[in-house]
Amino acid sequence: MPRRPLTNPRKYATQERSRATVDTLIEATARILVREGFDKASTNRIAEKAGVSVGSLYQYFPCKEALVAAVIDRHQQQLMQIVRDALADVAALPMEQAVRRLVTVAIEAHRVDPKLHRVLAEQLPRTGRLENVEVFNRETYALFRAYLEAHRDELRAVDLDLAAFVCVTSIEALTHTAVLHHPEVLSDEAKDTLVEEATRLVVRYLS
Amino acid sequence: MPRRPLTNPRKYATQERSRATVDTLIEATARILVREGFDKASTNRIAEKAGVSVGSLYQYFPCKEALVAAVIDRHQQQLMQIVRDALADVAALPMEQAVRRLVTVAIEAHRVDPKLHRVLAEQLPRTGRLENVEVFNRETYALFRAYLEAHRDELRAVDLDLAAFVCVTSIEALTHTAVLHHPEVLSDEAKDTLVEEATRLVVRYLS
DNA sequence: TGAGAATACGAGCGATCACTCGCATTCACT
DNA sequence: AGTGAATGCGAGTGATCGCTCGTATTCTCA
Repeated sequence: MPRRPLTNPRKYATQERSRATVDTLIEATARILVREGFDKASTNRIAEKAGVSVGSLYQYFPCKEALVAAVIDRHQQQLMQIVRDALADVAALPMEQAVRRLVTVAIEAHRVDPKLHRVLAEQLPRTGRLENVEVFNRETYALFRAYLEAHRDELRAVDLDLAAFVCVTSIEALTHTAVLHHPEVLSDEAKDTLVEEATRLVVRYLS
Repeated sequence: MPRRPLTNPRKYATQERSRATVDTLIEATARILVREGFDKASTNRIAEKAGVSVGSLYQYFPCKEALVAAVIDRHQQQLMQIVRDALADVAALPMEQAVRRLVTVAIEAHRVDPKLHRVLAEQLPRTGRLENVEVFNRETYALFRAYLEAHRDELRAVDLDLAAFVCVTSIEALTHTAVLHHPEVLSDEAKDTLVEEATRLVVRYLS
């Protein structure tokens, strides 16, 4: 069993100068991933693009993977916060309104930085950080399950875990696929139609 | 615009000896992908595992990508044939029975060679063969759309393209995620439950 | 202001990998 | 048996990449 390389910073940046270096490196990594692709994201290239030497890079990141992991974490945290906020906003709404809102938010979330999202989605497996997404998914299941539990009176009898899995997976797949692979479905009124269809899918399933 | 390396064989194998070599190489590639992962699938390793020299490998495959592409194509053709057969079988069935059967087939299809399927699904982006999957998807949309068209009397008024997109994407995501990431959902009676839930999702959406 | 800590530098090491090329072996056909 | 084509071989080439290490610069604080 090969030990996964640590992704914690090798050294914590204390001076402002070095904190700036760290940010610059993460930002450069994200930009290269988006504009040149995963294969071009070599440590030398990242350092060059960041205007930092490779040596300095390795002062703060123990290995290349740690850099990409930092980009992933930053993006994931952004998305997860959107999901948390949305489910909090929606907690008191009746099912149809709640689901419609959640579908809309899911589309918006995929649009935060779609190019980065796409690169990360496509290249995540080779980073060995897939379990992070699993954690993210589990939290989403749990949050949505909690909503369902609070609205049991609007539901048919159903295994809540399974229902949450079915709903979250479907919404995620529909919005993800639409945004990343079928942008034509998202031209304003077409977007509204998609939202309505996804809402219908989930609401009629649950009731 | 970088020219994509050709993936056609550099030379067509005519003698039986060489056809066997080609098969052995493809098979070895698949086995290494499954058992050792994408990163270990170097041309030297593939040749070694196949008991063939690197030189011979390059007689028949112009580049490494062509080898992986051959594995992908073989797997895709298998799956696509299952989908075609299923939709033909189901053409005359009423909606609920048809959808239930299709969901079941989708699960079976993901189970043909789940480990290979997973590696390919995860590593496909880096092979630059993503459009192949797009072609596969488009055919699936079209086939399902044709079913819907033939059963319009069982449907509400709806944009058939959109409905096909919603149904196919949902079924694919549910079965894919269940098989690859939540195998616990697939223990016989749990599998039946999943099939029923997915069927309900799609049927109630369409009617 | 001086000393030590923190930060930054970048040439270069060692390893890996895709792929080539000159030569050896085996086949098809006469 | 003989010949040319087809097939097979594998050491070697050049390029890339992740990462180190000895050194130079800048910061902190007494």
